[in-house]
Amino acid sequence: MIVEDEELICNELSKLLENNNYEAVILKDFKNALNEILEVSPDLILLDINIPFINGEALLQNLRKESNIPVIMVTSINSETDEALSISYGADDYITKPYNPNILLLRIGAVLKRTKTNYNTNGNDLTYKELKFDCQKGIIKKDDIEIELTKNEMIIFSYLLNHQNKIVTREELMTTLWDNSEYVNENALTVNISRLRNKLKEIGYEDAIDTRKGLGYILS
Amino acid sequence: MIVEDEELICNELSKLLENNNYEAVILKDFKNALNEILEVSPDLILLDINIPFINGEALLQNLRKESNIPVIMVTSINSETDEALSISYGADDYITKPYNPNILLLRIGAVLKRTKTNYNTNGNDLTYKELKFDCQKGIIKKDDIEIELTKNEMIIFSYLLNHQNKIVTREELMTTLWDNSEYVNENALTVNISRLRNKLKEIGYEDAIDTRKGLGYILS
DNA sequence: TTCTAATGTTACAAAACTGTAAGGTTAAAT
DNA sequence: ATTTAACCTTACAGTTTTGTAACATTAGAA
Repeated sequence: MIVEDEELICNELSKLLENNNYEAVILKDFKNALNEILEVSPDLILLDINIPFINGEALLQNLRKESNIPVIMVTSINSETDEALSISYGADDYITKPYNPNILLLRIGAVLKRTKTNYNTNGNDLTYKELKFDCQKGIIKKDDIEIELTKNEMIIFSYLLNHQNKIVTREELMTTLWDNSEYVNENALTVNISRLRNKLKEIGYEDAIDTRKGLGYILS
Repeated sequence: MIVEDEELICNELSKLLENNNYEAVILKDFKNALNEILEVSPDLILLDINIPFINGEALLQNLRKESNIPVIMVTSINSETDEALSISYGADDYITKPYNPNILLLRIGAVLKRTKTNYNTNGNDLTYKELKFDCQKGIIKKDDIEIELTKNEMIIFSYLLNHQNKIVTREELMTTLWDNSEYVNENALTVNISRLRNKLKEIGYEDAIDTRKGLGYILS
């Protein structure tokens, strides 16, 4: 979605975008911008700071209260103040006019790429060496093999993947799995680790989770 | 982690960072950069493109094969080529020397903020109105109430949350849940939706998932 | 080398999860 | 108003998940 008042730029932009397989929508009613944005729910917004009737930064700030739609701020002047404000208010990137079309496309691609994990359908993959872990569905993929993890296994493996090359204590894992439930047997974790290791073994990663006796586990 | 050869800048940077409650590490051995980075496993890297012995862009490219550690590229010249390359190779942001310290700090903050969901311990929360959903553990939180979801319910709810205000077809959900397994009863989805709705009802969100007959469901 | 706390393995039963079927309800088109 | 396909609810049983306990193994200190 393009939020911009200069018609010439709007047209240029939407042509550029559509030539590159994006679907472009131009916001017309600036007075009702927030509602329109939320209604359309675009995948990304190109937001000019200087639009009539409304302050671009304030709009961004209000939008952020309700949505994480990625926003690239566009501004005419290369003022550092604007840049600082936009980033702290939640813009995902920032570009100054006049822009190089290729750079703009790259930045759009980059923003979409890095936000899609939170925002989009797929792309919830964590990686470890040659394998991918869809932490939404709990499926480990290697080549054409898929292994399903149980909920406990998912939690442990996600945690380890998010702390690769760092020692993770047993206590950390227990807290992550069961919060403060006192009644849980210490050994329950050991058993769950064991079960996860068995599944990793099926795809040749039997040594992925290393025990550091007295310290914890490490994925390295 | 600071990857930069000019000692003066290194010192300035690490002072700036430490004054702002970051822990700064300076990379010394450029020849072994990739290994050192992976070993230290910093939360963010400030990477100068022009460092001795190794090409900054190539380093980034190699790093990206093994890790998603956030990288802010630093460059002396304001060349668009560099910018374009860095973004497409996977830099999370880009800044040119000489930089304004405040801007740098803001950019660091912004990058950490937007990457932490994928990368960090916590922050796996999706939100919907007054409730939070820890999509790693599958727990819905509202006020002090917590509701545990089963794996199927997690998958459905995550999907809906990631497509708020958009109609999600039954087919989309079925594919997300069971891929192409032909044997699954159409009704299985309906039952799972029903079960999820019952749990949402417990915290007063009985109308959260709306049916659009013939089209699908919508979380709005 | 010996000892011991830390960690691992296995089997089992209770609990939770999940697809199915059978029958009920609803909304939209005619 | 009637019809009907789309969707919902409930109960049930097969399956999976999970904590426990009992015993086995191991790494590192002494």
